Amino acid sequence: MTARSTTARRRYWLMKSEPNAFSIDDLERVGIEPWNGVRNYQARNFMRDGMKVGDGILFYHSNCAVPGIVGVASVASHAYPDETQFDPMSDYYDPKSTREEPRWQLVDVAFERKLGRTIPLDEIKQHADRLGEEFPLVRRGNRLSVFPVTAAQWKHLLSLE
DNA sequence: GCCAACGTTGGC
DNA sequence: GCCAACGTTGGC
Repeated sequence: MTARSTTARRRYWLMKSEPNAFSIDDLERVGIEPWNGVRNYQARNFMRDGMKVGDGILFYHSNCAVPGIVGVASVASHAYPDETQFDPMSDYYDPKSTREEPRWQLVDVAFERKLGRTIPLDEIKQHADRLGEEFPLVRRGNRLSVFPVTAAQWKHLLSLE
C-alpha cells in the first residue's frame, strides 16, 4: 500500500449557527464544542458518515443582521451520540430516541480562527457563477445547516476575506 | 415580525 | 404510499 492510499484527503464543510445561540466568539472562548442540536437527517449523515478529524469548517452565522461566514474551525472528533437527545430538560430532547439506538449524532468542533471580516451572504451570492448554482448558500429556501464544501469553493470563499 | 421554502408527521 | 397539516428555518 502506498502512503497516498492510506491518507484520506482532507474534506471541507460549512456549519451554520445562530449567533444568538452560539457564535464564533463563543467557540473562541470555549475552544472546542460538541455540535449538539442537529435534528435533520441529512445534516446528521454528513457528520456521521462524512466527517474526519482535521477536516476544515467554515463557520456561518445565520438568522442575524448580517448572515455570512465569520470564521474557520475544524472537526475534532469522530461522530458520537448527542447527549441532549436523552435529556428531557433539553430543548433538543427526542423522546423517540434510545441509548440502545441513538438517533442523533454529533462531532466536536474546534476553533481555528476568526476571519478578518465577515464574508456576507449577499456578497457570496454574487459569486454564484464561481461557486456553482447548486451551492446551498446561493439557493433559495436552503435550510440545511451542515453541508460539504469543495476544495475549490473553500479556496474561493476564503479569498474573499 | 413576516412569510416562503422545506422537512416531518400522521391520518387515511 | 399519498398528501395535507404542521413546525421550523432563515432571509429580509
